[in-house]
Amino acid sequence: MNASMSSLVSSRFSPHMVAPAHPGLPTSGIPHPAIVSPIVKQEPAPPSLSPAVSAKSPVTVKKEEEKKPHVKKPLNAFMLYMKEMRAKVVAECTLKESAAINQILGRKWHNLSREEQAKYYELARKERQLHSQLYPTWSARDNYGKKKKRKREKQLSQTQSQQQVHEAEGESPGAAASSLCLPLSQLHRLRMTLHRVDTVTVLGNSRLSRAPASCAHAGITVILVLEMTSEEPGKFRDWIPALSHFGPWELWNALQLRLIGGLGPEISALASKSKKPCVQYLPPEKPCDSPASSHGSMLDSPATPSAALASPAAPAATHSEQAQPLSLTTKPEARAQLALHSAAFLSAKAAATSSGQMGSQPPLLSRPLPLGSMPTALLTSPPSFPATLHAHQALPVLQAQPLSLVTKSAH
DNA sequence: GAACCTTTGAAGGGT
DNA sequence: ACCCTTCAAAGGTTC
Repeated sequence: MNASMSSLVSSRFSPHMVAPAHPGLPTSGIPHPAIVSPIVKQEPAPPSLSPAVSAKSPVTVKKEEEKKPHVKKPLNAFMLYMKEMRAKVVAECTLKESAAINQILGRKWHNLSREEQAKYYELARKERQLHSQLYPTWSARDNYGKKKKRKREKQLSQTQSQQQVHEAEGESPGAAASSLCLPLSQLHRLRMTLHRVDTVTVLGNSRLSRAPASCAHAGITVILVLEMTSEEPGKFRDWIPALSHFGPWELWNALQLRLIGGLGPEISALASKSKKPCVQYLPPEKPCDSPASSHGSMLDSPATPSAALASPAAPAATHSEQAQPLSLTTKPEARAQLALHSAAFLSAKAAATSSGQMGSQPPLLSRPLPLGSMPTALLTSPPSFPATLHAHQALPVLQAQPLSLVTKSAH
């Protein structure tokens, strides 16, 4: 264990921590850092515990429970790794938002060799060991409900709609949706425009609005999932011209239109179904990552076009709910809408081109793609697609993730 | 000022 | 055994 890793453990024993929760525990004078949480308010311990503890009402007991020092979970290997590497990544990437940093750290973690990871697993094992010695009666369950409160209503409703989709699986209400990739720097303006158009539902926009402008400088892109019901076919076209307000080639360079499914509720659930949200802080190519390790990480650059089109997080996915290959409906009406989509887009692009707003040519995959020139990979099932899918079955859009095709925006 | 976002891993409960 | 949920850290952002 090197010096920095040793300090990882010792740094967790900060002097401001309160005394150990258990008087009988080793009193080295260095309380375990897991005792106090900045989130859970800590009341100073009462001057003296009442001898009539057993006579307390349930309410009082509950209050005293809340006053107990909050013993945190011991850090796992990845948390220890993050703790050590965060500052380094922040310095390298000039990013500060932890959500973005953590994505980078997640990739770096996967790029670590087994030996490198083993160091942190061992460190985490010692952490757990020490933790269990200090708090033998502690259970991870003790902290349940102490950190987070209820999920926000919006997320709850999304979960509910997800459940409804599960229940209604197999039905085809009929709607179309598309996804966009665009520089984060355009997000706020895009949102404003979409709100004006008032024909598009932006799914997961709370995440979108979090996107820091600094991400744009690193070529980081974001995917918007847009939903529109088939009851408004005329309005479906409106939001594409609306995007022409943006003008600069940077937007067109990054803009991608994607039909991700033809089933309305399924699309609605798409954004809420997966833990992987619509926003990708990282482009497929790591902007500020260390060189890929030599052990053949799955994070290596994709070799095939279809692989190159995969969501950036997909190769590294370790959870089944993480990014999945794009699903495209074969429903004729949806194709027609995509055609409308593309035509309007190309029209707007042509206008921008003629007005001299376009800059240098973008990479091939960053160009807007009309339907006729869609890469085959986008119109066919990727290799990892369920092989047992039949025509009568519901399209597997619930497992689909919008693609992030844009690699770098010119900044 | 709480909650969210984002990552992986550990733990606990439910089936 | 498997799946799901929660929580550990971090700090900018949102509500």
